Amino acid sequence: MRADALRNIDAILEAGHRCLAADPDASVGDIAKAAGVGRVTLYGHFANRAELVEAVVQRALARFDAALASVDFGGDPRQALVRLVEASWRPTAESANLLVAAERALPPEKLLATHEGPAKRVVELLERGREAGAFRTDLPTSWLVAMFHATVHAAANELAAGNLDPDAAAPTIATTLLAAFTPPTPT
Amino acid sequence: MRADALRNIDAILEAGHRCLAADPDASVGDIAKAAGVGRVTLYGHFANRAELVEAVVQRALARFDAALASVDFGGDPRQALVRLVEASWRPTAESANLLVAAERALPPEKLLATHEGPAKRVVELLERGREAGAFRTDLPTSWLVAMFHATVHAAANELAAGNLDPDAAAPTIATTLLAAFTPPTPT
DNA sequence: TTTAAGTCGAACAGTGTTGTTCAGGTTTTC
DNA sequence: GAAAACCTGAACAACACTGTTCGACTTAAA
Repeated sequence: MRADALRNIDAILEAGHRCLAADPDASVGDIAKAAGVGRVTLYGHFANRAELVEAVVQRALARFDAALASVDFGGDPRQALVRLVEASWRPTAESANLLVAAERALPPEKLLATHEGPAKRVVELLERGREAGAFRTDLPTSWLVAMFHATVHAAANELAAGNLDPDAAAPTIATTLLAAFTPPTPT
Repeated sequence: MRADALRNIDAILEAGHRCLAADPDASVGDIAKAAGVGRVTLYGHFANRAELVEAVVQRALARFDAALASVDFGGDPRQALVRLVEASWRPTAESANLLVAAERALPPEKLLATHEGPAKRVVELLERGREAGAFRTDLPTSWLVAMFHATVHAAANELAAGNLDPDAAAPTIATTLLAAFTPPTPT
């Protein structure tokens, strides 16, 4: 592999992230142009549009997972959840459309596979919190996980719509989730 | 207008709802075929794909709003919220993709306009609950509204993924939202 | 039963996308 | 400096979709 080629692949992935995040239907031509590269060159490195999307998503997910790896999820589960939110909301918001692109271009199996990394951390934290009595157990863990994602994405939407201040995002999400996850007090 | 034409328009709208709910990218040809009608006939009644989508969405929204009109939103705001959830979750789940189709085909202004009807009921209920001390006021109403929609949609996804029992949907959503909306107890 | 309204499929042009091929030019790399 | 790797734009076929036109046919309505 020539150094030239590696540089181009990197530029393509970078441009792919930008373009797909802006428009999940971005064409291969758009991405190539944004990368400052001919369309033919792009096809020389990625056989399909699908392969390209998959590579972009995997790269983004790997980076996200690396960022999460440096977060301390120990101690009080509720405070750990706050830290998880603080580390998650911005990358999620920035790559929301990328996920949409992946949903449309990738077969469900591959889609699930790429997600598993970061999703596992959420599951582990929630299960630990349930066992410690910090989070409710009257609803399935899968539902709490779904609510985590839904809430972060809702914040991303409100942010984009101008209804939510960037500074308020993390506290708002965390406050809401903690309230939703708190075990019900027996009446 | 001939009775024939009216019948066809109805069939087209019905088929449009079905097709778009199954696939937000359903083509005009697909919809015409599902309606048992030629493509030309469809274009005789709707100038654009956009006009067709808009008509389908408006019809769905009108029906939804009519369904909500027969629900009692008085009394305890918390119980009213439960009734709102019970009346909302199924139509929302069934037409989730329709909304996606609308987002892609309609200009933002028209999209917002169609939504206003049902959305207003949610806002009114939440504001009443806030004033009555039943719902939290430390987060903006717009955020609570966003959480309402996000939670219902999350349930729709979990339902489609087989992670949630249909019978459990309404209680799960209501329990989660009530917990999230409860005013924080001062520590 | 006549007439106007409506329908039908086939066919057409236009557009945008994907993925491929070609012939010639530029960079690495050794 | 020579060879291999790489890049390039232009052009091409294939496909799917939109929106329109045509001429012939069927149906509702008075």
